[in-house]
Amino acid sequence: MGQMNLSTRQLRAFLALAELRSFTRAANRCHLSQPAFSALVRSLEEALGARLFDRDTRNVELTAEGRLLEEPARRLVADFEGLVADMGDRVARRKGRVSVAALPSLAAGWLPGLFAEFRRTNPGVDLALHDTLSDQCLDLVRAGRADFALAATGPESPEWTTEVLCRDRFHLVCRRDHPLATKAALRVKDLAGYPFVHFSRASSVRQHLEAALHPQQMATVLEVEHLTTVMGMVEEGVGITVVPGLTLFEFERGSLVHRPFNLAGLTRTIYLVRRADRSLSIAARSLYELMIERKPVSRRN
Amino acid sequence: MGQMNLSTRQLRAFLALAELRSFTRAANRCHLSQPAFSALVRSLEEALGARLFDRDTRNVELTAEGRLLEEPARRLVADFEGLVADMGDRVARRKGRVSVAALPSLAAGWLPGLFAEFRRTNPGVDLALHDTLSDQCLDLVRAGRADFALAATGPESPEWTTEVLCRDRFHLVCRRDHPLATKAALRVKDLAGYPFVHFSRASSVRQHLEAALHPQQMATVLEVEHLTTVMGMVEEGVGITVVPGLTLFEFERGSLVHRPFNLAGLTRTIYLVRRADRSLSIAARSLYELMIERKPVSRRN
DNA sequence: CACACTTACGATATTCGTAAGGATT
DNA sequence: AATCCTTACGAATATCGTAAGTGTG
Repeated sequence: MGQMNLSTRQLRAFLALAELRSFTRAANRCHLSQPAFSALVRSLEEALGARLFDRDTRNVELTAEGRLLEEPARRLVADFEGLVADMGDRVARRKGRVSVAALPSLAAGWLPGLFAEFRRTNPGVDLALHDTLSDQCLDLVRAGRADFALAATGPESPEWTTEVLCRDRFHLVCRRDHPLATKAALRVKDLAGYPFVHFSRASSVRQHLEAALHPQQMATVLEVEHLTTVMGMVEEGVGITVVPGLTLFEFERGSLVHRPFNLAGLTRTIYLVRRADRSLSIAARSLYELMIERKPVSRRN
Repeated sequence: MGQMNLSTRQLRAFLALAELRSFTRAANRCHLSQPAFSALVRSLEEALGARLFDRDTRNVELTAEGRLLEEPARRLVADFEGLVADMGDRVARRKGRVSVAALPSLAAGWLPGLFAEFRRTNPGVDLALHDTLSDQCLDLVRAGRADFALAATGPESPEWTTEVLCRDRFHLVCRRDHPLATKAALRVKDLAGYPFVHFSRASSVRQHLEAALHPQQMATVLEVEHLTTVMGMVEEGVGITVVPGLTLFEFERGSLVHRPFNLAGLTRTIYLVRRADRSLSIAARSLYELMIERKPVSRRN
């Protein structure tokens, strides 16, 4: 008794008949032969245990119970259709939400153009971006607050599914009048002698750099958070710095020079990281795939 | 595309799987074999065009789209079940409403006991009673404000379906000390000489009486609306009166006498009248049938 | 290898459309 | 006679359960 099966077709048939008051016309609207339609209405009446229409050969009218059913049925069908339409919108990416957690270096340079392209293609999909360091990016994904992350660490764990997005070479940035700006063969150990403007200790750039320079140490004069701050400091000659290729857009000014390192250790890998136990939402997968398609290219010069 | 068919079984399967996170257990809950259940879930995913569960051999989890569907689906199924349950209540007469339009003479004497019996059997069904004269009874039914009427006229029209409920003989009512109280053969024309307390001109009693007496006229001293008033007047000796047998309960007191007329013309017929173009609601039919079963019996003495 | 979901497949039920039936105007 | 709903019935479709397949711990 409790396991009643009702279909939207039955309710739609009911509503069509209630409106048109004719089996023949209602059957047409439902794209059914008239006898099949008749059977469908009968099946609904039997399922509910109540006659819903008074019909003879000339007239079709709702019974008292039918009239009672009309409004709830209409609402129910509308809800159903709304639900299906909503899902259809998501599948068609006319609707949805993607939340990405990404390193600030990507967030500032590469992501804006990519987000813009995504928005042009999928104007109905909301985008959210958390620009924070790798570990916090992963925390956000783990907590379900971000769909996936762009991070500099590719955690090897059954918890995660990772994919390499690109590799990003480190570049020296200094004033045009700095000795290193013109030095023939640029090597890591050359950095040791000059005042250096660092990113925070947690940043991937700094960790790679210290590892490559070990056991030498750099002459750190400043430790800042923001890319723009670094740029200002270097431009004023406070020190030199090293940044990933993907952030070079910030340093394209006449007074500054940037030069790549060729050492393999001075390369970071950017990973796309997502939870292994969850698939991406349709919208998220769409953005994810666009990222792979539009991989950032680390500058060679 | 717009003609999507979804069934409650699909939604129930979805909800069971979302809750139990196991095809096997959810299939059990739905009383299906596990492969049949699997196919049911797949059919829903195909209908919506979106994968709703991430499943491998070990784990079953909702996808982002599945999580979005969960709450609306739960609500929708609950609404469905509410609707079916409500209809079931009406079919079982645990719920509903009947509105009857009846002549005051029936409303006061016969209906109370009948309504009481109906309420005992169907405590959930609301009852409404309009006690008014025949023509207004029919108006109420025509307007849909009453399900059927108990009237003294059986209109012959395709608009109405009528059924005889009972016949009701008229009785003379007078004081025990009145000459007519003991007169051997009681005839209609005997009424002409005595002061008479009448019902309103629209009442069925009066119409029958005047027709039977024609061309003689009665010595009307008063014209009142309510049965109780008539009783008081007659008891005080203001006049005599004639009432239908079904109202005699009001005149059962030591000081009064009532005597039936044997003339066929001094009989009224009580009809059950309902709209021909509408069936009765389940609750209304139930009361209607109870009325036929418990037909009032017009007193013979 | 045990467990859990999927695929394969034959049997059963349901649903369909065409055609005939019945009632009403 | 025309119209409209119902019934009848064979055909197409869907759904079921059993059994075999597949992947994972």
